[in-house]
Amino acid sequence: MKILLVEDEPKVSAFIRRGLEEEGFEVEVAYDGRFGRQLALGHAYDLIILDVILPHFSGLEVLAALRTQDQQTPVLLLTALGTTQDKLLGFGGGADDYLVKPFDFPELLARVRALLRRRGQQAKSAVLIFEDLTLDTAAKTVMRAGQPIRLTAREFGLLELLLRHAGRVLSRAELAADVWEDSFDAGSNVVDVYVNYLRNKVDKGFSQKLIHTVVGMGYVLRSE
Amino acid sequence: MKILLVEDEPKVSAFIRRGLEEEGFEVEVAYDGRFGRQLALGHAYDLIILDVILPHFSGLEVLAALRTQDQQTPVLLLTALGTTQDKLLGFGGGADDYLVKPFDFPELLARVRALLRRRGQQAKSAVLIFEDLTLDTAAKTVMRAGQPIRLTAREFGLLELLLRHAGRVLSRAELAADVWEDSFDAGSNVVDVYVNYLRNKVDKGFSQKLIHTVVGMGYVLRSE
DNA sequence: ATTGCCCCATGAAAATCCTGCTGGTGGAAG
DNA sequence: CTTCCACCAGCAGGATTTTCATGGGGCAAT
Repeated sequence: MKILLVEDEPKVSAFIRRGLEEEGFEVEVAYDGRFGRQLALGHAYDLIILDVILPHFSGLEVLAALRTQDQQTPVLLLTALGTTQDKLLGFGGGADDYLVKPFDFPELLARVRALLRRRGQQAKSAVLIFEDLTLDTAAKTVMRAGQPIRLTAREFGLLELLLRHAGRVLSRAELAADVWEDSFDAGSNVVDVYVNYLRNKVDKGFSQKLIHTVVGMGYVLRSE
Repeated sequence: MKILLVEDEPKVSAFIRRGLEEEGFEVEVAYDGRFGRQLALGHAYDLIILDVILPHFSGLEVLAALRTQDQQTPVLLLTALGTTQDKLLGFGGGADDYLVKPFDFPELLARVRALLRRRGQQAKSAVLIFEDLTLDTAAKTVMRAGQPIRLTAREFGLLELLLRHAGRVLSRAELAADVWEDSFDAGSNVVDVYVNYLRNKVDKGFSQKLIHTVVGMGYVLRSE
């Protein structure tokens, strides 16, 4: 993990740098806005820590430069105590987090970790969409025609599988194998029961049914 | 300032585009929901103007896709005269403003400006807001309906995470990973216990509960 | 020494899950 | 055209799993 630190006070920057390096991060330091901006734009950092008050360019200007280049690197701003809210308000660019000086190092570390983690998480959020039905696998939310639908864990698992294979007929055995993992009794009608639960929540009240039975074969998610 | 306009009627979109460009905004136009969604998710716009009625996906679905990805870009919805309020109200994720067609251009411009201004403010302050609950990440203060709430460090961390992902179901593992960092025992019920503490401090005494459990999945911060 | 926070463990409570059953439907066979 | 039969929808209540809520011990800061 590579972190860029832009901070002009040697004491502060040394303090932060040492702390972060002890935690296993790779840290580069810039001592003014101009150099900071150059590094920020020229390299791919995982996180940038910016002091607001700097020689040449302020941290806010560095941030602006970054964002106008469509760089989404997370930015943690260090604002001196007493920096007027106004100054920050006037600014469009958007940092990801703020920390007011003076601060404890553990506090900084926690935020750095949070930002790095958050960035990692966002990438894996996957939204499955079929017609007017949407399912977010990460957020565990389901919507039909913009209306939120509340599902239990089993129902969610079943719908997710149907969505992943929309248009394809899935046999009870296939559904059971995936949603019920191993604990599945072949003589059971659980699948039927849960398909019904789903129909009540997903299809009921809509003229356009999405869940269909294919007699003797299984179930499909399709329009028609 | 970059604005995305999703509107299928060529006359209307040309009209809005020209007007906004004369005011110095940079405007991109998508003519259907699918392309609109693609652009919205792929680029960092300062504002998105969405027509509700569109080919492929409705504006509401584009909005839903955006919000489930945790994108907080302000959204202005254009609704045709006669669209029932219900349809809009049922919407959890929330547009930031609505405008009923037909509308005057100065009206649109005023709202666009207001949204951009508001966002500037929100982004700067390290204050997370959901309904009548506010949390200041810098000052470490929490308020519900104007009343201050005292939280311990753990409780605060947990609530902050829930707020940052409001509307999204977070599993115990996700919560633990962020709040308890590494020292987390999978067989423990710490998360449950702390959610309980939070409920006592945040939800107790309010008819509108904000912390909800989704059995088998985790916890969410949401209204309803 | 006291206070407040953190976390474990437990039984109670709630929600979900699943079984077993009834009735219905549609297609095939007669 | 009628009868039969395999298959499916739908329900209800008990079994099972999951979550809530609470007491208390350990620990660190004051």
